[in-house]
Amino acid sequence: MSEPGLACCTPLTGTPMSAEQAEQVAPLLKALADPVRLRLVSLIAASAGGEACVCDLNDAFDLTQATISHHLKVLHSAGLLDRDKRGVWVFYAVRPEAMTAVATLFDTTGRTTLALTPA
Amino acid sequence: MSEPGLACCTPLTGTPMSAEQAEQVAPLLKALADPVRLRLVSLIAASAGGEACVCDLNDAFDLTQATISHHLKVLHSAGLLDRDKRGVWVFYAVRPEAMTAVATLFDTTGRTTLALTPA
DNA sequence: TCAGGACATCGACGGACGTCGATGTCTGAA
DNA sequence: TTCAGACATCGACGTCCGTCGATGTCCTGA
Repeated sequence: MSEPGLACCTPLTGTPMSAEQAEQVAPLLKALADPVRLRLVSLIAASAGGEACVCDLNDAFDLTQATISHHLKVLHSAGLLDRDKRGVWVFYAVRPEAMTAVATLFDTTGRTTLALTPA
Repeated sequence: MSEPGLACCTPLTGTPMSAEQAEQVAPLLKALADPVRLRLVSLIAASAGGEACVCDLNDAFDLTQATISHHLKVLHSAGLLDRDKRGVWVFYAVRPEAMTAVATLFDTTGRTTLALTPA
């Protein structure tokens, strides 16, 4: 929840993943491994300007505001979303580096190593 | 555990994801969202011939054989691994379609839709 | 036919997770 | 200063998950 960001990710294929590396990557995938959070990320990414207001996100689900707030916190803590408070409203945006990092995991061609800094 | 395979996946970015689509994709990511399973997939993918014997996988972890067997079952049930019994030994192999399907999720350029059939 | 090894399954336990209602905190307007 | 709205946090509840020891199933060689 407050750990410093570490190097991530090399492709899953190719060379065997170290235990430490797996421990770093798993939380990223765990944050995405929920239908609601998957839709939240998708909704935010597809919104105008690549960001969305929490008030709009709340309306898109049949869930409590507390629950949506919780899911956004999980995504933000994992380093997948940026948070920007403007007056009364809070806007969340997808962090492109985060998406690229995860994409690199499943890339079968490239060998890039990326850095991801949560929160 | 025994559901028929359904269409998966369109990129997370671009158009908002439907609830049904999210419910189908989440189990895939949930299966990968564990350090041990991440290493298992990586180990198998990096093995000669793209497959590995359970006996060798057991030795790579400080975990019970029952636990490794459980994780392999989770990955197999999600459609990520193929299972092949040869005599006394069981070999698991990564399903390329599965990896491609997940990769497509985080692809920011392509618009491909792939099908993934579990078990 | 029998013994041993490879792997799966079962049942149980502790901890983590998703959801909720209630409450707290901050901001802008009256 | 006060109030209403937007969002976060808290505490609680039921469920799911990772791990284990014990046991079951299947195959092979003697």
